[in-house]
Amino acid sequence: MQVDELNWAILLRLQENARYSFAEIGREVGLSSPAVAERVKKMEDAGIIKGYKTQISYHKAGYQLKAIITLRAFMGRLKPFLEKVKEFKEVNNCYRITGNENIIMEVVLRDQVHLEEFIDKLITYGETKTHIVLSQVVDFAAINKSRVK
Amino acid sequence: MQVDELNWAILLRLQENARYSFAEIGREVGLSSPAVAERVKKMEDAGIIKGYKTQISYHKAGYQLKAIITLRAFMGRLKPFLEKVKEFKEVNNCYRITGNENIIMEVVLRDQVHLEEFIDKLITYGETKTHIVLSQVVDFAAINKSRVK
DNA sequence: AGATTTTACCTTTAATTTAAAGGTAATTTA
DNA sequence: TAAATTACCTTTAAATTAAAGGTAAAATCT
Repeated sequence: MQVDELNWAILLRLQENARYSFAEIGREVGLSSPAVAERVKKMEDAGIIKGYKTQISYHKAGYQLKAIITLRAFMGRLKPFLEKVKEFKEVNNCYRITGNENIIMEVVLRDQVHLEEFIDKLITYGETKTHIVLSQVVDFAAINKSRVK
Repeated sequence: MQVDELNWAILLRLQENARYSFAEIGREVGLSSPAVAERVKKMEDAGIIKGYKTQISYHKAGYQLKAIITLRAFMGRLKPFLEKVKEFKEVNNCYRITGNENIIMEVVLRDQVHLEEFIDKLITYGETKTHIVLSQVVDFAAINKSRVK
C-alpha cells in the first residue's frame, strides 16, 4: 500500500494528536469525514498505523527516574531474556541491536531503589550498562513535521 | 495531582488505544462519560497526559531502517546540537544521558544511503556510534499492564 | 463543632461526530 | 470496450461529546 500526500497529511495530524476527529482532519486536508475514516482504516489494515498511544509523564505520575540500559547477554541467555522482558512493566521500549551490546531498553522507575531492584533482575541475563536520562531533548512529535515528502 | 486507581484504569485504556471514547472507557471503569472526560482533562492539565500519538510503522511506509545512535559531543558542540536536533526529521526520540556519551537517539531512515547522509550531518557535533535495530522486542504498549499499582 | 467550599460525580440535552448505506465519476483491469 | 474497482461524495441514524445544572460527600475554614 502506498502512502500518498493526502495520507501523509492525515498521519501528520494523527501524529500530532491521535484523538483528533475524522471530521476535523477532513476539514484540514479537504476531505469528508467518511473519506478520512476510510483512509485511516486502510492504513490500519495495512499495518502502517500500528496503534494510538497516550503519552504519559511518568515523572509527574510519580515515576521520577528514566534510564537507558544496555544488555550484553551471557551465552544462551538472550532468548530467555527476550521472553522475560515482555513481563517487565518498567520497560517502556526495548530493541535488539547490532554492536557490542545485544539489547537496548528505555525504562521508567520510581527511584534509585527501584532502579537497583530492576538491575538485579537483569544480572542473570547479562552484563548491563545504565545511563540515567537527564532530559528529553526531542519527543516523538517532532518527526513528520514535513515528512509529507 | 494524584493518580488514584480509577485514573490508572483510565490511563491503561488510553494507553492501549488513545482513540477509545470516553463513553467506552466509562463503561469499563464504571463512570459516566462526562466523569471520564473530566478526569482526563485534569490529567492533561496536570501534565500527566502529555499527548496522544499515533504509532506508525515506518517500515511499512517505506522507512526501512531504524537505528540507535549515540553521540559524544565535541567541546562546546553539545548546545548547538541540542538546538539543531529538533529540526532533524529522522530523529524519533532523543535523550541526554549520563555516561561516556552525552546523547542517545532513535532514528528512522529510508535506507543505508539515508543513514550515511544522516551520520554526515552529525559528525560536526561529535563522535557517533550507530547500532542498527534488528527488531523491536517490546513496544510502548506493554507497559502499564498492571501499573494500576 | 458547624458552616462553607470544593470535589467528584450524576443527569439531561444540544451539538458534533461516527458509522452505515447507497450513489457517482474516474481509473484500472480484463 | 466492458466490467470492476476505487475514491470519493451525500444522507441519515446511532453514538459520542460538551455544556449546564444539580447533589451528596469530603475537605477546609472559622
